[in-house]
Amino acid sequence: MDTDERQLTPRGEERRRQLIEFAARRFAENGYHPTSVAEIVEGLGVGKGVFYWYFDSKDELFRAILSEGQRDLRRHQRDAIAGDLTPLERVRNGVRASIEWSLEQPVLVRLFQFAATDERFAGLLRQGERIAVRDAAHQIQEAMEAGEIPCADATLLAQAMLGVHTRIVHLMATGQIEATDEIISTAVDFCVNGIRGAADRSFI
Amino acid sequence: MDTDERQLTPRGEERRRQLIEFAARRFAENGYHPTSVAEIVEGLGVGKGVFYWYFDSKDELFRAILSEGQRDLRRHQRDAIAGDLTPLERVRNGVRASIEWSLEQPVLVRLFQFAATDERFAGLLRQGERIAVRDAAHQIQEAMEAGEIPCADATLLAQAMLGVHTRIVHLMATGQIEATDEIISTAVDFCVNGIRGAADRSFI
DNA sequence: CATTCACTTGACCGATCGGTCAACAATGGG
DNA sequence: CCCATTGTTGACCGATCGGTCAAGTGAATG
Repeated sequence: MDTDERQLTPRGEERRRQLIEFAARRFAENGYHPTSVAEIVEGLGVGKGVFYWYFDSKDELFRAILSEGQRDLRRHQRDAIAGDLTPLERVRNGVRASIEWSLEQPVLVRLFQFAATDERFAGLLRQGERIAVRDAAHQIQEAMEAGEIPCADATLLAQAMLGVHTRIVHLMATGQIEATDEIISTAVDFCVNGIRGAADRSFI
Repeated sequence: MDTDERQLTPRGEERRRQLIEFAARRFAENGYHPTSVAEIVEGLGVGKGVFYWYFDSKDELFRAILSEGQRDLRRHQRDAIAGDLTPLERVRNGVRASIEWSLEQPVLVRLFQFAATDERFAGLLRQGERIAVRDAAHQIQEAMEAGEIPCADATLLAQAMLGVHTRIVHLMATGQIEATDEIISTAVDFCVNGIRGAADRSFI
């Protein structure tokens, strides 16, 4: 029987959460491959069978962690650009919210970064990225149509912003730069200026 | 005896190169941890002892790959900003050269990305990054002093540019966007506009 | 030809890996 | 109280891991 079709009681749901949270932390600290299933179940003080009651494999557990993390990030991004804002304000808020969420979720950020380097998980990661990028590109496109910024390849600019976001968050999470509001603002400004000053390369 | 103090004959040098190149390719394709030493030596058709004649451990081999890769990238960056150029031209050329080198070295790019996620190698990777960032920041600083761009945190802007570079290269290497000259130009423009339009947040 | 040292072989080692399973405990509805 | 279902145990499995080493081979030097 597939573990993801199993009917879980509240007790079961809690155990599943424990496994996901403990494993995510160990994966982030030690790496995915070097962290064994034995280590995870010992850390929770349970038998090995518990693990395979809730997950078909170690890979599937990691995919579950990824999916839930992406869903949470996505929710925060959505909330950040809600309300009555100009397109450019939406872009600014979206970038800032993503950075702030990432600073609160260093474990997931680290796992996202690893997932990008492993073929087993890269596809799943890309799915989530594509949605976020498409949305950001949509806001940029609207800013262009509103005349706030010159026309250019909106998707590419969104990807560039994601690059800035990823780098800044990585530096803050590893303690290489401080996570002050001023530095976040400078990073956000870099992004906004990057798209605002973009030369017209579109064919519109 | 430490393997890195060993005196190698030309034959030995060649074998070392074979090991580094084959292993780098396998690490990039399959991942570092999932690729075994046995797989590497079998791929080269040699006995296992050969591996441990040239390297103390699998980890040390990976570190050697990283070091040599970073040295090569560094050389290209240096060449790109040589000559009689304005600071802003230097920045532009440096970013472009880094992107182009990365497109020619997809294997190393992939390994750099993985190294950033593993504590065993993150330190070594950071060393090389710091040098590159320091140099880029130096060019940006000069552009500020020459009045080409407003004053701001030069190091942070250099890091933001590195973020754009990393993301764009990753997308091109994974086939998510085309590696056309026009797209590279848009990315470089994003970087230049990002630092050019930056608000004055310095204390100077 | 003899010596030397760089290089190579591959069987072997203990440890650990992801995953299985038969037996057993807890829970809750009837 | 019974019983079905959910949840748990931990010994066990074959495979594979990184790493070792005594025994060799190759080629250059004298």
